[in-house]
This record gives sequence, C-alpha cells and structure tokens, in this order.
Amino acid sequence: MKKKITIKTIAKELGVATSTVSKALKDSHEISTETKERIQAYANYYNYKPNSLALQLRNQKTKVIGVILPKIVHHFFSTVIMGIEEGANEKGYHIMVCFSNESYKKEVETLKVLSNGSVDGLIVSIANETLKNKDFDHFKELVSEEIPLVLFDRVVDEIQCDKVVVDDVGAGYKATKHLLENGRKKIALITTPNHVNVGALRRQGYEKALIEAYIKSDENLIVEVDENKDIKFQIGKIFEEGIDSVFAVNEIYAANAMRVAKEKGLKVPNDISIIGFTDGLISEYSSPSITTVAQHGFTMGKQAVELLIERIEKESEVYKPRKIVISSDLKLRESTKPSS
Amino acid sequence: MKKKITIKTIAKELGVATSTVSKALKDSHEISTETKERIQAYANYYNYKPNSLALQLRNQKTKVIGVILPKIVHHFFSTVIMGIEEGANEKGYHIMVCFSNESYKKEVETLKVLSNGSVDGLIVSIANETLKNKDFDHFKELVSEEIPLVLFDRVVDEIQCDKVVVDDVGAGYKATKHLLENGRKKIALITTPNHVNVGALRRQGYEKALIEAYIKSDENLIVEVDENKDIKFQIGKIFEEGIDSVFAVNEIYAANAMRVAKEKGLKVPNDISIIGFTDGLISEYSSPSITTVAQHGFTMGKQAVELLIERIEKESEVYKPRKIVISSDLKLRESTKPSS
DNA sequence: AAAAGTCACGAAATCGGTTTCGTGTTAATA
DNA sequence: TATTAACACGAAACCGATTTCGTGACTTTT
Repeated sequence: MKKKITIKTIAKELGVATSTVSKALKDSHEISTETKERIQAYANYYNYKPNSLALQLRNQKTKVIGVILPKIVHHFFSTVIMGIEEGANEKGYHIMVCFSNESYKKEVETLKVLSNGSVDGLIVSIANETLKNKDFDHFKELVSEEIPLVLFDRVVDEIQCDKVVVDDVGAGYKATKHLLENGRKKIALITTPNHVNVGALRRQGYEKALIEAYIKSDENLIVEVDENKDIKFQIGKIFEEGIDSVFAVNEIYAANAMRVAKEKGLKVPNDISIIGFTDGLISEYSSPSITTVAQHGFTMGKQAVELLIERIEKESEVYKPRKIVISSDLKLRESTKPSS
Repeated sequence: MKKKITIKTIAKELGVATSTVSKALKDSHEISTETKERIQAYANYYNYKPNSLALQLRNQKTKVIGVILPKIVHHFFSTVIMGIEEGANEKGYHIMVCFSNESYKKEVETLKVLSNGSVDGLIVSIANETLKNKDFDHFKELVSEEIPLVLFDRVVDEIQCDKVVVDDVGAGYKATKHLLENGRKKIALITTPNHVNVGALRRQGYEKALIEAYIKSDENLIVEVDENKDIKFQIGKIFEEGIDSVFAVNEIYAANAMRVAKEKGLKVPNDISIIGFTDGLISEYSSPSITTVAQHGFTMGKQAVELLIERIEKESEVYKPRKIVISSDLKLRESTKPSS
C-alpha cells in the first residue's frame, strides 16, 4: 500500500506544527484564515484522510458493532443483518460480522477476539452447540467486563443483558390455533431437539393451543428432527399416524413436509394443511406457497442495534437489562385452508 | 464499559516499567523468570487482553478485510460471505461487512469510510446503480492509493484490480445447450437490463448456443425484467409466444416463470422446461425442483479472499491484476426433461 | 585489581491523531 | 507609557502497545 499522507507530513511540508494542522482542518478559530486556507488546500489536494485507528485509540471508541451469528445462509439471519446494518448506519456505526457456525468453540474464540477493544459492543445469537452445552461462561465474562451486549432470538436467562426475542410461545399458539380453527384435529409438530429453546417455546405454544381445544397432545405426532440424519425420513414417519395438518418450526421443515405429503399422494392444502415458521423465500415461492409465522427479522435487528447503541452511548446509567418481545404474525398463503 | 486493564496499570501496580511488562508477557529472555512469573500471574488474574487498536496502530495493519455487497438477503451473496469468512479466518483475518443496497451513493460513502485505515483490503461486488451510471471513479481512486482490492461477480474492465468471476458466458451456453439437447426449440430468456453485465454475459452464452444450433434468436422471446414493475406480468407476456422452455438468469425469475406456467395450465417439465441460475433454496425446494446453473458462491468467496490476502501480505511484488474464472455447472433437477 | 561481559530492567521513541496549556507578538486600554 | 487582552501558533501530553538503546549491578576473565 502507498504510504498514506498524515498530519505530520502536512505539518513538515508547510512548516507548521501538527497541532496547527489539526486545528486548521477542524476550522478552529484559533488559526488565522490565511493559514487555514493553505492547510486545507494542501490536505484537499493530496486527499488527506485522518487515520481512523488513531482516532479510535484516542477516543477509546471504534464506532463498530460486532455481530456474531450462528449462520448466514439463512433467510431469517440475513434479514436480521439488514436491520442491524441499517440501524447502525443511521447512528454512524459500522458492523463487523462473524459466524459461529453453530460451534461452541468458534463462538468462544470470536467473542474473545472481538472483546479486546475492536468493537464498542456486541449483538449475538447463540450457537446451537452452546445451547446444548449450557456453558455460558464466555458471555458472563463479557457481562462482567461491562461490554455492551445484546442477545437476540436465541437467548437464555442465565445471561444478564439486553435481549430481543420473538414471542415464540405466542407464535406457536397462533399457528396451532389457526389450524384448529380450520377444523384440523390431528396436528403434527415438526420441531428441533429441546435444547434449542426457540423450538421448545414454540412447542409450548402448540401445546397450549391444543389444551384450550381439549385435544390431548400426542407424542407420536411430534418429531424432534436430528439434522445429522435424513430429514425427510424422520418427517415421513409421522405421516403414518394419519395426520391432517403440520406445524413446522422453520421453513425447511415445512418444505420437506410438503414434499413428503406430495410423495404420499396427499394434496396440500385439501388433504393436509401445512404451516411453517420464518417467512422466507422458500415459503413464498414453493407451490403451493406456504402459510408461515413471519418473524420480522429486520425489525429484530433494528431494535437490537438501537438497544445496543443506547447502552454504548449512555453508559452512565445504571444497568438494568431490558427485553423486547417482537410479536409475530401469520402470513396466510395457499398451504392452509379450512378442511372440507 | 468498565475501564480495561492495560500494560500501564500492571506496570504501576507491580512497580516496574511498561516495557518490562510487555517483554514479560511475551516471555522475553531479557526478563528474569521470577519477574516474568509475577507479571504473568497478575495479568492472568485480572484477565489482561492487549488492546487491539494500539497494536493495529503500531503495526499499521488491522487484520480486517472490508466486504461490500449489494445485498445480503440473497442466497448467492450469503454463500459468498461464508466463503470469504472461512478463508479470512484461516489466515487470521476478520471481516467487516457492509452493504451498498445497490445504491451508488452508499457505495461511494462506504468505500470512503473503509479506506481510511480501518481495513487492510477490500472485497466488493459492484452495485447495480453504479454499473448503470458507469461511474467508477471511487474505485479508481482506491486503486491509485494502492489499497488492495478484489472485485467479484459483478466486475468491470475499467477497474484495474484482481477479480473473481463465474464463467457467465459459458454458463449461459451450457444452460441453453441443455435445453436444446432436450429437444426444445423456442427458448425464452428472462434476463436483467443490459447494464447488469452478468445478465449481458449470460445472454451472450444463450445466443451462442442458439447460433450453433442454427436457431435465429428472437427478440420476442427475451424479457429484460424491470424490478420496479410487476415481475410476473412482464414474464407472462413471453408465454404468449408459444415457448417450450425458459432460461432465467436467476432463481427468482425462474420461480416466477414456473408460477406463470402453472397459472396458464402448463405442466413443468412436460409442456415447458425451466432452468434457473444460482443454486439456492428456492430451486431446491420448489416443486418441481428447478434445474439450475450452480454458481459456487462459497468457492468464489474463498478464492477472492485468498487473492486479497496474498496481495496484502506480499506488497513488495509488482502489481499485475489477476482474474480467476470459476466454472459453473448444471445441477439437473425436475424442471427439465427431454420433450416428448 | 582492572577490564570485559552478562543480566535485568528502564527511558524514550514510535504509530497518527487531539487537546491543553503555554508564549511571543501586536493591539487596545488605563 | 505601562498593563492587559486578543491573536496565532507551538510544545508536549495522551491513547496503549512495542522495541531499541542505554545503564547500573554483578560476575567472570586476565
């Protein structure tokens, strides 16, 4: 890289002190108009840009927000990023994005690297492996160092910090209720293993809706998908129970359920209704298109970053963790309809 | 934020000089074992982490790579990010991700902010608006400052830097040839306006294949989609020409084409074959699933970051721009089959 | 016993800025 | 004419590390 022009260069070249240059460039009243013009002209001509590292070091802030996501090739998470980035930009911040790839080890490492001064705060959604391990010491350390932290979507109570979540219980309830109102009785649930807490919460909503409808929940209608095994095979099994509808906790499961249904010769939505979660492109473009619970990822991201920046900039205040619950709503499409 | 423990704190607390602390922490032979142990124990106990900003300033490198993408809620781009991140991590770099949102103005601003020392190099895919404007001065300035830059996917000849692209002409050719080999004759092309050069290149491949098959290309079979207007309506029009197959330059257009086909009562792939571009989730999960040209986004990202890091770390070498062409290949699925 | 060599550590420069606190010159006021 | 104020600028400290170059206290060699 070409050596950059610095304040020192300008000072030497123009025979003044660095402090004079600095002041001149900020249009300080301490400097005579004449000198200011000379310096500004020179700086402009040579396209001087202040070195941001020097400023960051001096100001003790980077105006950068670290974001750690479990994955990115995923409609929900990429939508969240958009929200974070937009919110950050509005306040003059930039984002540094890293991925844990659902790995505990990588999460710990990334957290360590980012917490050594390169960012002013962090926005994180916890990796699956970490949730399974239940080892949150790396987050607790962050909190004890008082580094501003906001968790979103995948959060846990053990970590004392600001949080942004969707109303997963309510969403599961809404989805199930919708199927019930359509006259469905044997509603299958395709969910994740229980350690993924969003899955567990959506399941609570599912069960709540069933109880209200006086339907006993049946273990045989529930699959906890193990992503290391064949997804379609696992889903296929519940179809042997004679179900009339499916509630899947994400759109991949929903899309797979639809495939299985088709392969079994069942018509969606006539023979079987399907409802998914996360309003992504798959749901929109599959045919029939899939009714889903929209998660409002963009809003989540934006709220998260706003919480964080407030925390960063008003650090005088007493720390009292806040939690924002984003309500989700149903996006009705072709894959559900009243049973005939 | 809690005030961080620095080398100065340790030095004062232990009654030694900062230089001693620095050396002790690096296990220098200059320091007696006794003193080293005292210092290391102290540092460890108080969880000392060197301030990365200070190091970056001193070393004149950040170990951060800036990435500017036109958008992120997009399977191809998020896959590329994965590749970039993985490649960067392997070499001890982190990535700072920003989005131009296809806007010229935001691209210029972002470029300016990132080029003031906060990153060691940049990986960019150019915004649509910039391609339309044909104004690349902001990139040229970057090049003249000798800031390492790698462009990928959407690139232009005017900018002298390393590039990673897919073989768009070849890909368009392969896709079209596949349809021809299936016995299709009236092949529609759904593409972008011509200023988006990847669209233009894929079109060249399409035309080349037609010429080889002695079929005259017909303007009426080509739609240049204006994304500000209703996509399905624009696509609908070419169906009136009695086509037997469609080549779409991305998966959204392909999915839309399939919807239109269904609405017109045409069976895919029997009545009409459809082939898309970008092997994303939509293609995989739609039904029938869509044959596509896989772009290998992950590979692109990884290659791009490797080129960049080489450029960053071997700056002594003479600058000779390199170009890596990634060959794409067909992923056969259900939406294409020989015509009967 | 004088000269030379180790050892263990400190002082100070450096990276590129900002900011406080002088200070010499000139102009306005007592 | 002596005092004060305004003006325009410079010197130096600071942010948090690293690194070069000393230097005083011992130890070893001749």
